[in-house]
Amino acid sequence: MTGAAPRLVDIAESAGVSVATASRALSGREGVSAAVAERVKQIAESLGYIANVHARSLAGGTTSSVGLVIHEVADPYFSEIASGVMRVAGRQGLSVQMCHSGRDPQIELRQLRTLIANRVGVIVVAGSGYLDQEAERSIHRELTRFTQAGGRVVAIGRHQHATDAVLPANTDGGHAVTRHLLELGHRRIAVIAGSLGLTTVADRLTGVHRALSAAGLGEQDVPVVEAPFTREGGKAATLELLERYPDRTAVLALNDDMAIGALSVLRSRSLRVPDDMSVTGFDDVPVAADLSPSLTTVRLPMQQMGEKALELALRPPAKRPRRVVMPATLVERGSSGPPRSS
Amino acid sequence: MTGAAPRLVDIAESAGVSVATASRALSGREGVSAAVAERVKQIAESLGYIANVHARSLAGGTTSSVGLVIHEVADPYFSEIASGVMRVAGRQGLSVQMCHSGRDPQIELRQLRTLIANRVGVIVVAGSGYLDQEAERSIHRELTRFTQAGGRVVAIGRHQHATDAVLPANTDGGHAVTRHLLELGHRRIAVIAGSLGLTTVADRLTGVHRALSAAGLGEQDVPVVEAPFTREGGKAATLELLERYPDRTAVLALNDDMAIGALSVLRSRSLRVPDDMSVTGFDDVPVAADLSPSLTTVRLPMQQMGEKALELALRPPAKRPRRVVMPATLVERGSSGPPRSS
DNA sequence: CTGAAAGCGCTTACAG
DNA sequence: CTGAAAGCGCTTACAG
Repeated sequence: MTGAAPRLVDIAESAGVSVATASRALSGREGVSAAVAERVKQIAESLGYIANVHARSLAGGTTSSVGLVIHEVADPYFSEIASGVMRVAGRQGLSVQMCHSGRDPQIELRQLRTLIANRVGVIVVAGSGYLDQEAERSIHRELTRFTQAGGRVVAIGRHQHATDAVLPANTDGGHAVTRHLLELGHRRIAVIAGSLGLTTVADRLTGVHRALSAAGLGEQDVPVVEAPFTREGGKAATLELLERYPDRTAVLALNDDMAIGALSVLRSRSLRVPDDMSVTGFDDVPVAADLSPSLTTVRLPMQQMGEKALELALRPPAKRPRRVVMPATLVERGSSGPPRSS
Repeated sequence: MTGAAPRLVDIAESAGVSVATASRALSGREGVSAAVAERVKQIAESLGYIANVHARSLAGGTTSSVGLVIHEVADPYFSEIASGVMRVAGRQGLSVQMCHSGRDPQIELRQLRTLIANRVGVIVVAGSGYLDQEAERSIHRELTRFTQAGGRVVAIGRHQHATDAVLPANTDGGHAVTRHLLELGHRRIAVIAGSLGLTTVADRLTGVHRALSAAGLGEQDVPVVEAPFTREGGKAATLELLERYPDRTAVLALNDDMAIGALSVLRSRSLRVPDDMSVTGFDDVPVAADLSPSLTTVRLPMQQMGEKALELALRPPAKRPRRVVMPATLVERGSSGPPRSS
């Protein structure tokens, strides 16, 4: 074996045609007799020819790959979104290049530059923007340049960069789940939240506060404990909450991961859910329904959000950024109930 | 704005040097005066220059991307692996191109060809091989060609293609969890399994049978209900099991997803776990510890498996395929206990 | 329908 | 240390 992958010129030679003809035949373009096209394809097949995408992209100015920036693929919120993106990409024959931002604007910027270097045609950025103005500016600049060079950008979640976006109804969701707890009779609620610097957190919290104030409660009535937006963060926040605000009857977690952490801590303290404490989540990750008690939460159609984002990106840009709002639906399950009558 | 991304020649021109010098300066190669290098870098920075990876790869014959084939990213087993791969890739400045095989050898083949077309330097294939010989052959052929052309392939899980591999101790794990149930006193066990055509399933089952026979039980004593290797599959299999084998005292699921499905069905039937029925899983996905009851399972270090796989791929190939076995550890939690004394 | 040639944006010997 | 030139493997006008 030679060890070298066959090139187009090898196929052309073997078929006794020019590379131009071979190229046309293989890409199914017009202007090649059926017989020749057939022969070329046959030969390519038998030689195991696979066109070099780099050469193709350089020569043709085309690209068949999309970049996907997520915070962390092991986080089910993002893996669901990624799955949706991959499904559409698979259908369209596109490759997806995935990278982690780790919720760090510096890293996000670096990853974006890598994607641009790789000449992806589309970039889907999932996960909230940062409230850090400075960091956002550099990201914005890079994305603008990319767009001006013909790239397409779609954000999932609110993003500083004005672009087409798929927006989960975070505020609505925060409102709905808060009202749910209020209607059950809870007044002594505590919120456990991821970093307040994330727009996702800020938006959900806005919904919470809106529902609170509609019920005559103020922000000061509902403490917000901040911690990492993860299961571990949920545990830490719940521990702190139990210590500092022992009178609470409901824990409103701003994502399911934190809620799962809360359930775990409550179980270890032998506090019954929902009898002693109600717990609610946000996102409705797949496992939420299978927890015990099953988790009352706000459903976001994550896979669809991923699909929709790439579909938007594949359409030609509109004059003004398109915004697709994805509904947030309250899902009442076993983890929430009336407060203990203390 | 022109709309076109600046090229190396633009930088060179702007800096008053040749493209050769500019290229050397930007890639930090030797043979450029510090002053010139500095100036070139400055200009590149200010113009927002990002080298075209396609051109670079074509010219230099290098590649900075790795391909990752997994069954489905929304499956936590694979998202954990993917996370490990991405972590190492991030450290090394490599891009990762991810694709789904959907546990379909035809699709896997197509995805491999796409990765090869994209001239990735490394391919990590996660997920078991298929027992389907025919399908494996084409995949094997493609990977061999890739390797001969200088590519590196590492499999996670047993794979027909003889290559460096990270091998979870599936058989050991199957053995350990079965012995655990036997030691608790269970004799009337049922297995719920993903497709028997997957090597992962076959290997885990081998461990189960080995432990069974060591305890004087035969394969015919332990029915195996086959269903999709998912939560839904776990539900379906458990429903069938309850109907066909009502005397069972333990459900041994061959992955956590199926176990979660089983727990869900048992709960809806008001069967208590582990009092009425023990349930065990396999993998130890993050949520397993947070279920209620928490899931007894076999831990596989999935993130590490992903990391290890890419690390292996980044080392030069050895004469003979390297095999790294990753230990499977029994994790005893709340979902298993002695059988009801009926 | 087919081919010769230019060119995509880089890198890397080869000279100087 | 620096530059002119060839070449990576394709595609796409441009001729014929």
